[in-house]
Amino acid sequence: MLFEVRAESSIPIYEQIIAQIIFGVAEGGLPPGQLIPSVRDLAKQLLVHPNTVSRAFQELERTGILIPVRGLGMKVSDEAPRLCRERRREIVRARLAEALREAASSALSEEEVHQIVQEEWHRLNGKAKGTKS
Amino acid sequence: MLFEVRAESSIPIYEQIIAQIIFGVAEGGLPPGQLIPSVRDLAKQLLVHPNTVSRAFQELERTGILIPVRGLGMKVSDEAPRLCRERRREIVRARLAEALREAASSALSEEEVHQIVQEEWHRLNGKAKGTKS
Amino acid sequence: MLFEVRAESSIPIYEQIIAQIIFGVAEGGLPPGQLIPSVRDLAKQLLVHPNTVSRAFQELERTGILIPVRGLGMKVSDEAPRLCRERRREIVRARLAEALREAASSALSEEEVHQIVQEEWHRLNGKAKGTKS
Amino acid sequence: MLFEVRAESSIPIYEQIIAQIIFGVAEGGLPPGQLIPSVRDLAKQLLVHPNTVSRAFQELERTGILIPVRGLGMKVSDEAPRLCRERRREIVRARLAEALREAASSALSEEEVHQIVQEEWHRLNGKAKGTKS
DNA sequence: GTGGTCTAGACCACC
DNA sequence: GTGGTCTAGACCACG
Repeated sequence: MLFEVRAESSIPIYEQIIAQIIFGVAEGGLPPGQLIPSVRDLAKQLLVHPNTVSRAFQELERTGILIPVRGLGMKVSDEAPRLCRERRREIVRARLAEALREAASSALSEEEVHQIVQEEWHRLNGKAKGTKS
Repeated sequence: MLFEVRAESSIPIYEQIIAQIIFGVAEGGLPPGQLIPSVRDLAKQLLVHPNTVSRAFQELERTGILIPVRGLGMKVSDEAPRLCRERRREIVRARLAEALREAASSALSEEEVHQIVQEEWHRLNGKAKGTKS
Repeated sequence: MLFEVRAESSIPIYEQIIAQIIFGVAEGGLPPGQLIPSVRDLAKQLLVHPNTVSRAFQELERTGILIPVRGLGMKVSDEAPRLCRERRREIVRARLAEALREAASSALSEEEVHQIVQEEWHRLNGKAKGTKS
Repeated sequence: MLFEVRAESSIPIYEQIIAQIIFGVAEGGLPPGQLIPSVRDLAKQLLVHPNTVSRAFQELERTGILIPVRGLGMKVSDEAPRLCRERRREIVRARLAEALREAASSALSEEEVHQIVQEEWHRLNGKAKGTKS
C-alpha cells in the first residue's frame, strides 16, 4: 500500500490522507486487522508534519475505521470495509457535485461539460495509470 | 443580471462574485461597455460587506475584465468577452479536474464515476432549471 | 490652444487640466488677459464632467493664475506667466523625483535608469511630436 | 533584508511592500526557497495592520512570486527571480514614462528635462546611499 | 504558529 | 454618487 500527497492541492493534506486510507480499505488493499504505518513513519514517508498524519488518524478513529491498539499503533476495524465502501462513493459524489454545480451555473452546455469531463478523465488515467491492457 | 452567493459554500464569497461576473460576461448578459452595479448596491443585494464586493471588483480589474470609470463605477472592458469565455472553461475545468483526480484514485470503475456524474448533473439541472412545460 | 486629457492615466483629470493650462501659459500660448474657454465648453471638448473642469479652474484662481471676469468667464492674470514658468519646472521636477526615488531603491544601476529615461523620452517624442526638422 | 514604508506617500502601502519584495528578489537578497517574514512580524516591523501586509502577499502569490507553505508561511518561488527582474524594469519604466509624458507636454527642452533628471538622481543618491568613507 | 476570509467602519480622492 | 485604502478585530483551517 503506497501513499502520496500533493502539497499544492487545494484539498488539505490531512483530508488527502483520510481519503487514501478509505480508498485503500474499500479496495481491499488494507484488510481488517491490518496494522497501518505509525504516525512517525507515515509522516516521514509523505514528508509532512506528524501532527497532520495524527489528525487524519484521529478522524478515522472517530468514524470507527481505525482502532487504536496499545503499544502497537492503529489497526483496521472489522466494519471498516463496509464503512469505507459507502464513504468512498460519498466522497467522490460530494466533490463532483460541488464542481458540477459551478459548471451548471456557467451556462456551458451539457455537451461542453461532458466533453471536459471526458478530456480530464482520460488525461488523468493516461498519465496516472498507464495502459492496463 | 441576477447575482447570488451561498455563504455556507467552501468557496470564498468574493470568488463566487468573481465567477458570476465572469460567467455573466461570457454568456453575453453583461456586454462590453455596460456599467455593473456599484459596490454598495451589490453588497446590499447580496447581504455582504461592501469590502467583499470591492475585493472581487479589484481582482477583475487587474485581470482586465472590468475598467474603472472615475466617479461612475466599473464598466465591462472590450476584451472581457474573450477573456471571460476562456476563463469560464478554465474555472470549470480546474474544479472538475480536481474532483476527478480524487475519483480516479478511488479505484471506482469508469462506469461508476460516469454514473455519478450523470446523476449529479441531472439532479442539479432538474432542481435549478427544471422542465418548465 | 488645444487641450486633451487621458482618462486612463493615474493622474486625476482635474490635475491634467491644471497642468495643461499652466504649461500653456508658461509656453506663451495663453498670454495675460486672454479669456479661456468656459467650463461648459471645455467640458464638452474634453468629454469630462463640468464639475471636473470647474475644480481645475478654482484651483487656478486660488493660485492667482486665472481671474474671474463677471459675465465673461476666466482670464489669464498678469502675473500668470511668471508664476507658471516657476510651477512648470516644479511640477515636472516633483513627478520625476517621485519616479526616480523608486528607481533608486530598485538596485538598478545608474546606466540602466538612464537608458530607460532615454528610451521613454524618445518613444514619447517620436510619437507625440514627430520630426521637427 | 530590511523593509520600510512611507505612510505619507501617494503610493499605497501594500504596493510599496509589493515593490520592495520584488526589488529584493530581483536583487538576490531573497533567493528562491527562502521563507519571508510572517504577516504578523512584518506588520509589527512596518507599524501597519496585518491585513495590509496580507494583501501584498496575496497579490505576490497570484503573480507566482510567492508560494504559500501551509503552516509555515510564504516562500520565494523558483521562477521568482526571473519574474521579478522583469517586473522591476516594468515598474520603474512605467513610473518614469508617466512622469516623462508630462515633462514632454510641458514644452521644456530636452536639455532642461535631462538636467532635472540628473539633479534629482544625484540628490537622491547623495542622500540615500552617499559616500560612506 | 501560519495565512485566509469576513465584517465593520473610517477617511480619502474623484466626478 | 463612485471606487480605493486602511485600521481593527473576529473567526477559521491548517500544520
